[in-house]
Amino acid sequence: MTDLCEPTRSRKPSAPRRATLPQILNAAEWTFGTRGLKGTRVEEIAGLCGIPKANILYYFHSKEALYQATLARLLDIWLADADEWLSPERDPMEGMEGYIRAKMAFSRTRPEGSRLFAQELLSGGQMIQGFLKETLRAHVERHAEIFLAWQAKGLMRVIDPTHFMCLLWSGTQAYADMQVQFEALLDRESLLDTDYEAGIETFLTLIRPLFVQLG
Amino acid sequence: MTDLCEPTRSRKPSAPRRATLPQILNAAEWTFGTRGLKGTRVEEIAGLCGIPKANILYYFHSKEALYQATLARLLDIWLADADEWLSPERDPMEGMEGYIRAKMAFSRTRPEGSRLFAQELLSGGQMIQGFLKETLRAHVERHAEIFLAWQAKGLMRVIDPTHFMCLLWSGTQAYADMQVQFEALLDRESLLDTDYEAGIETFLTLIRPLFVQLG
DNA sequence: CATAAACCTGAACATCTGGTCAAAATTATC
DNA sequence: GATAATTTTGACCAGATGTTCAGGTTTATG
Repeated sequence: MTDLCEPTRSRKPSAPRRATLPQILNAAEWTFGTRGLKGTRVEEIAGLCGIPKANILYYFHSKEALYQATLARLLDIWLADADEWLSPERDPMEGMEGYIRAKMAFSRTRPEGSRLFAQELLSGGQMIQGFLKETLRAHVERHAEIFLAWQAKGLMRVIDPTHFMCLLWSGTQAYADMQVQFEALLDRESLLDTDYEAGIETFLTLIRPLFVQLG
Repeated sequence: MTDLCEPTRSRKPSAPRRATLPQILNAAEWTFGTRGLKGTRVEEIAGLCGIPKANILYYFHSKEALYQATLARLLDIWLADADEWLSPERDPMEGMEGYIRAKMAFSRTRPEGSRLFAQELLSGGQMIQGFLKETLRAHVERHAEIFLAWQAKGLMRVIDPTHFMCLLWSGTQAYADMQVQFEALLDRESLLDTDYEAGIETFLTLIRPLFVQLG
């Protein structure tokens, strides 16, 4: 997660490095996300950065290393939202809405990241086995416990917390991964803010009954 | 959709053709679904069929042509389930359950097909523009009208039919596309029948309140 | 069974692309 | 400002892989 990059770091990160590295990673996120690992040409990433291919291979020993670094940077950012909104103290329905909105915002503002992750899952997720089986698993289990606690207190109807969590995840993710499908179905050049809003509203309509006063 | 294949068909389909073609398409569905268009080597498909690479290029002029044919065959099968279960006559909740079960069964028994479609969407869906904007769009609109009719009759709570439809789609699709993620989260070597059943149950729990007697 | 169409396949080809390298240019540090 | 580390870059290489092709084999049809 830290430095998959070159120098032995006998100095602090130099100016050109600070400028070039993020640029490469951004371009890589876009390209890997829309073309996949195999479909991506290092030269295309280079082109997006306006630098020669060899320069990228200087910072990252291989295309695959760049892929992993791109993925790693993404996963780091990934989990914060959920922890902020889904906490035991917060009001359940308020937390759910916050989480869904945050996740949906991610799909809207950074769709390539979503797609990169999806690409990786589709092709078997070899590169993120560790993340899936440790970090993400712990993450989901933590939230599952929150749901179970809510259910025990009568604040939430009984529902399998893990599958429910996955349903939230996939439903929001879909607005990035299946963006073209939504555009076709809604007859849009590109999705509007109101479309994402309608998606959120649909979700909330479905979820609200889980949290109505039960007794 | 019909014949993207070779001969001028001055005879009826020959025996070797009837034997080889489906074999190729099956192998192609698996390979394209897990490796993507670029990631797939024609030779791997050939290997799965136990025939030489050149034989595949005899039936399909190019890798891309085979990709399109594979996709086309998939899309043909795709829409039948929905039409069977979501019809105006049928009891709403019964239809919903039937549809979800059918869609989930597809994700379980033919995950590579699901993944192939997802791959195509992720990379922009260039190959299936027509399908998305015409066939699928009409399909979804038809079902949206059924939902609206139910809502007008007071048989279903008000919810955006298109977004709701997409949510059903993506949630069931996820059990194929994000299979590795589910396996990691549920700590399974591979998903069990009970896992898919739990997924269905979670879905139904969420959907049922839409169809309770309203008045 | 003749014969034309369809099918099969090994070998060769052309291209694309990830990666290397050495030499030049730039930057950080004393 | 000297100098050592870092960065940049074009040219080149090697392997992978889609595609062609010619010649041989099998199959359908009369």
